[in-house]
Amino acid sequence: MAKKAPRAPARRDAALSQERIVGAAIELLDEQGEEGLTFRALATRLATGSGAIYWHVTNKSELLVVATNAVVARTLSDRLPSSSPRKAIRDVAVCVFEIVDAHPWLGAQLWRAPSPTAMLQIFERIGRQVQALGVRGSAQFTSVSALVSYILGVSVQNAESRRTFEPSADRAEFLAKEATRWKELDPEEYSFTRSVATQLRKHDDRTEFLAGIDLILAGIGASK
Amino acid sequence: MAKKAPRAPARRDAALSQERIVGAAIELLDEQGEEGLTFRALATRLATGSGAIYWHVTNKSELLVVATNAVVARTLSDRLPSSSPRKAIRDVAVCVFEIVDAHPWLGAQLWRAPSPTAMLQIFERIGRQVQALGVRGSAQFTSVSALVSYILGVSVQNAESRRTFEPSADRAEFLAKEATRWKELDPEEYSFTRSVATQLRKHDDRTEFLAGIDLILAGIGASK
DNA sequence: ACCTGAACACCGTTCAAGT
DNA sequence: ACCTGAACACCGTTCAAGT
Repeated sequence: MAKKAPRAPARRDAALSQERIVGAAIELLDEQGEEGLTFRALATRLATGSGAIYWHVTNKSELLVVATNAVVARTLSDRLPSSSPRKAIRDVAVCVFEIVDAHPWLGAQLWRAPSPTAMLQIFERIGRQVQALGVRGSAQFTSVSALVSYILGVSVQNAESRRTFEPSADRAEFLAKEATRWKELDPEEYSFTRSVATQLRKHDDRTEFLAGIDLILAGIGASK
Repeated sequence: MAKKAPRAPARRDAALSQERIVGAAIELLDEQGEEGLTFRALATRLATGSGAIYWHVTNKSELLVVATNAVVARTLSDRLPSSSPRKAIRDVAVCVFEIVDAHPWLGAQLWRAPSPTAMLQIFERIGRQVQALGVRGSAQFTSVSALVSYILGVSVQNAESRRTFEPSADRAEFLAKEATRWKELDPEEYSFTRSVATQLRKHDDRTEFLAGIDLILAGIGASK
């Protein structure tokens, strides 16, 4: 369905390498989504044969894993230490949210990854800050797991809904339409959902996301 | 890869219907995972031609949506009211966790669904209990969103990791191996992750999951 | 060692032809 | 109205053949 932009095939000077392949794969993924990543399309963009790619990459699944790790590592690596643990956690959260928002195909990948380097990086970063908050013992593991699950869950969900509802369709318009749908639900069966339809229309994704983080942080504080 | 169990083709007595098709699709999905659901396999099981299915279902994507809604509705519908809102929330959470655990293919679907009936049902159920907790105003929307995101996030992640790591490979064994991997990480870069490796090995998924719910509930209570 | 591109075994989907 | 199954336009992956 996505129109395959003809885009001048890369000059075939440089030798093929996993790095170049992964780079081209990320471009394709960003431009056309997961279904745009095809060994044929990749070969065309790299001005080579589709079989050549297999010399540098085991298969498509591995290619996706490597691409995922590349994007996450690239973006997460240059985070500066923040003033407070609480602020640092919010920073990492927003950072993940934005990576997934900018590369919606990441969503589906983040869970997989036989050795999920990407997720481990997020886990470690959040973990240090939870330690800094003064959480002790087994509560550390629990708190970090909850935060990471929440962060990934919201990020993926956000990216997925953006992917399904047409390109950059007006967000406000989409929310208005969805809110209307909520208001028209059965009053008996969906009384709560109907009652918050207006909130749905007015809400800001990032604000809600951070409010959720604060809720968990408050819970962590309360159980300490 | 999954061996296609020959399984006697259904007697071709009953006429084809969306209901029968969806039923067979769910069976296929449960037995062989998402990649086992094929129009050819479906046609074989229903003892019909692959084209016939299109008379009752628009395409594969719609089939997955309908199957998802069917499973969620079926399981979520017969939940009894619980003694306290807090307990009711935990019940819904566990219920979702178990549905996704029993039907790992649900994970990928739950986010999508152009009109996500399945998610709305969960949203509504949690919403009522949050109201019952005495949360008021815009905090309702925020609290429910956070809970639902968390519940879905953990459930999907759990199902996905179970899917990736071979069938019913011994869970304890897998955790032990993963914990070892954590302990061997770079001491500088992954100090926190290393320090909780033992917890990873000993943790119970459901207990951790519920502990996370409690964390959010504590946060909701604290911000009230 | 690395690349080429035809070939193979699959898919989802369509559609003329049947009943 | 509903079903059949060959045909079409794709995939990922393999592999003999080239350099």
